[in-house]
Amino acid sequence: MPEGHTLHRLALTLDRAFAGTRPRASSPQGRFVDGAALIDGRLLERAEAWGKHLFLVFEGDVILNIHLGLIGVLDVTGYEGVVPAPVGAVRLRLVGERHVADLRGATVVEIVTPEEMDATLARLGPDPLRAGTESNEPERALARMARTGRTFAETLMDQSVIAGVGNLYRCEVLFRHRVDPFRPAKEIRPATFLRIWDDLVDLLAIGVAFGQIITMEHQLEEAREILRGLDESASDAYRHHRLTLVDWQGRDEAEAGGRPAYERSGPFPREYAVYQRNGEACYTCGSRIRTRVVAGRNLFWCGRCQRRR
DNA sequence: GTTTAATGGGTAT
DNA sequence: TACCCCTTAAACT
Repeated sequence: MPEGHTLHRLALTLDRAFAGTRPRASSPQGRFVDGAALIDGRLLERAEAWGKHLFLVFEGDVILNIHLGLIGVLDVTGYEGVVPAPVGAVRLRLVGERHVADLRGATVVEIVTPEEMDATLARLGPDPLRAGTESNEPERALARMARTGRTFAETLMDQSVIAGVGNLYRCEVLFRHRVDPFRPAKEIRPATFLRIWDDLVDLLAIGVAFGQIITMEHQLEEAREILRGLDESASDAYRHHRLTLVDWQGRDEAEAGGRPAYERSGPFPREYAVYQRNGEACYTCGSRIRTRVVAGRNLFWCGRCQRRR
């Protein structure tokens, strides 16, 4: 399920599975029949992610735009021999020589023009997974934050301020930096925000590599250790477009014998500092984790560790 | 068997 | 702020 790391991992996975080929497209569920017909057998040039938006660019300026929304899933799996039958409400299926991609539950599945794609991108704030590239600098987010009366927790969910961060990364990164979620965004010190940005660049990249959100320090240390073992230059290799993909057993996907790169869950058990821990004791100070709906989603935070200073 | 919640986001009120 | 869309699985009765 989808925050920015999911879409970037999918873009890389789809690129490896289908770019340069002409996958067959269909809509087993029947709700994307016309769109599927437009891309069926068409050459896929590349797959790209920006924030939580995914684009499959086919030849002839035909672009498939996918947004998974809250519950959408895009499964990419490998097969040999017979193509497996679709299970459930598969709105779009792509079939290649050795891979099948099944899309379910997405809020946006549509064919767009390059101009429409550009218009979508123009509405997005900087994406930490594209840090260091054109107009993806944190200063742009800071400028937006300085002009709003909203709380920091609200702006972290606003894709036009910062692209790719969702509710889980929001809760956890606020805790990691001991920031009061209800502090007005304009009062956050730039140095504090830049530290948070750098942390998000690291956290999201690790999320891409493992296909899961990892925010607990002991798990992060293990994750970084695995990445170092896979690639001596991992410290910058897992940034930008040279991200290492690790399968569910912690193996480098490329070295795992062509096994499917994308798995629904990674090798680490789900464990978070505050997310969905309402009423439980904070691991740091012991006080009870609290929750409240902020920007339409359940925010979780420690009222003591994240008290305004 | 039915209800609810889930890592989103758009539109109406 | 409310309600809508998308789908599935876990948590209820």
